[in-house]
Amino acid sequence: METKRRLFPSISSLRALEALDRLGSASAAADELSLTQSAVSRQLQTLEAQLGVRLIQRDRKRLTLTPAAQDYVAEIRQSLNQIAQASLRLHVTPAGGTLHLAILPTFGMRWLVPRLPDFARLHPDITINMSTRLRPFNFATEPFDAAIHFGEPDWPGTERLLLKVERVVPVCAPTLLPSGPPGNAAELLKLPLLHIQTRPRAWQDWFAQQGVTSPSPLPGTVHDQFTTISQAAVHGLGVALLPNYLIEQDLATGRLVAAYSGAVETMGAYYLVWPQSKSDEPSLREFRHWLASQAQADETLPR
Amino acid sequence: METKRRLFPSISSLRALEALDRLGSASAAADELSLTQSAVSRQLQTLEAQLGVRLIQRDRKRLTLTPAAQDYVAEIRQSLNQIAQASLRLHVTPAGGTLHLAILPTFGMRWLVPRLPDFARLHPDITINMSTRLRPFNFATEPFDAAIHFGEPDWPGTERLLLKVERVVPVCAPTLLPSGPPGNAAELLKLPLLHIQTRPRAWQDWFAQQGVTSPSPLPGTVHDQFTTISQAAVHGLGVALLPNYLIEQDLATGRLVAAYSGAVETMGAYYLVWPQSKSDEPSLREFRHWLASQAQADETLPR
DNA sequence: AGGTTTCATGAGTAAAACGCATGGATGGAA
DNA sequence: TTCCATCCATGCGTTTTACTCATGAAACCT
Repeated sequence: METKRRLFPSISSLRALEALDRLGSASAAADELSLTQSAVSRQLQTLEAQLGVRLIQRDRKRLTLTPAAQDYVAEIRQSLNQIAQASLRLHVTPAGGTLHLAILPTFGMRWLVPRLPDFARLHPDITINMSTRLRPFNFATEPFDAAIHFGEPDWPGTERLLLKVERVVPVCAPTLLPSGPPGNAAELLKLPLLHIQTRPRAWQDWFAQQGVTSPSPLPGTVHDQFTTISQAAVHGLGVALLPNYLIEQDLATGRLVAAYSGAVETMGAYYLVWPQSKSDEPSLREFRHWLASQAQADETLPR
Repeated sequence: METKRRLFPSISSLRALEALDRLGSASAAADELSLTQSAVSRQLQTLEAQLGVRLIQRDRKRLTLTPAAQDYVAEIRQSLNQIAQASLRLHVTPAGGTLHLAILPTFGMRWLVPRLPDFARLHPDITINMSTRLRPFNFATEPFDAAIHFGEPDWPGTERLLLKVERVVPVCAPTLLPSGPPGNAAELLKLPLLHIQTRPRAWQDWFAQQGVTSPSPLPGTVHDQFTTISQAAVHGLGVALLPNYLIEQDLATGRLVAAYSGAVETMGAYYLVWPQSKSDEPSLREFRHWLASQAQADETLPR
């Protein structure tokens, strides 16, 4: 049992090591932990003595972790975070602590999820649970507090917040247009087109907006995911009509080029939608404010 | 900062709660931790006071965890194991090795994980990494040394070790059967039944085995998790057909009672499965021997 | 009824956590 | 080179925490 206790250092000593790893000095760690430098120094020594391993390299005025200690503290950090989160969750009140959010897979993964750590940092007491929903649903029968959705659905009893306008761009691999984009949109009808199942009329609407009469049905292949389509385009299998936020990188690297030099067309927008009955719930209000700031940051930064 | 410290209970108190959850009594927990019952009792109270939440239900001579505490201790157990493993690894010699194990979530958490500290104690040089896999996979393409699986899959090139036979028991809250279990299984048809999505025919198969003709579809509610169902049963929402290893504690504490006094039916078994090509690896061999002893201990101790 | 087991709690002791003060070493600016 | 600021280790003292022993009440079983 004495060996067993050796495996469980105190929370205080583990937190001291974790903070030292992040902040680089015992004094800074002490500040963060609201302790004195002396207490931190002692905890580090206590930890070394208990584990029987040298964890700290003492170099002049500096303390650094040994390589073994760096590996160790990476594990410990996870454990400490898990303990803190579990302890926090004990206090969750059903009214305010958890938001159940319905999301669209592509926009959710590409736009929302990369931004969520920022929300978690600002609001550590609010948990966001996400489930995929591809169509509008009845908020009265589905257990969701809000939804991210495309377009302006006729969704009674709800309010909404514009998140991002979607602009679609016809793009293809450079090899498919060796002479550059055609001056006439109708030229694209001579190339294979890539269609997405969920928006069967997207290309026809686009041609109509360019003043081009298109045959029906349009030639080309159909796929069920934007990611499939963008990869097919990159590999020269056709021209794709894709939302700008999905292709920024490929355009920047030249793997894709604009297939038409006319104006980029707006095809719709993404909204946060929520039932009016939940408008005043504190966590939903916080989430909306945060999302509004994210949406605003998107519009003001140069793209 | 005072609130911050509230998120980090002491290791001692967390270990006391974890042991109580597994062993069912403060005295047994004290034995395992080489402490007195008095110390365990105090740590549990200290933990409740620090977190500001009731964690223990004190019923006559018995201590049981509240539902919230059960969720909590599941997280804490992972953290404690991670800390112990990380601490062990500081002393590890490369010769010991690491085992990558694919597990089923419920059986892994309820049967295996609580036993792993024993393995860690006996083999401090062997690390067990666990990942969840719900279906058989190809050992040649997935980075696993072994897997725990349910049933007897036709899994070519592998050997296996029987770990535990799964017996299901119809159980419910005592209030649902004030006169005790019925003599005739068909009487259960008058009560609401709790079904699990993944085994839609479980109840029908069970009634057939009792020689009872059951209507189709059977009445009751459907849930997607065993834990949801066992809690619904505890709260008197119906009769559940649950694997014995999931309900031992609830049966021992009287929160659930057997809803039928006939023979317990076997519904399948859990196995350790591993590729023949890895049969002679020392760490896997040690793990198998240890698992075999655990499985044997399960079969010989009265339950 | 008697014996055993279980948990909570009073009281006391030992160990751990922490702060204050101090000293030595280091680093930077004048 | 001197002076000042910063950093860490350590002596010492205080407070807090962890733990044991003993006890009593309740329960459980024979």
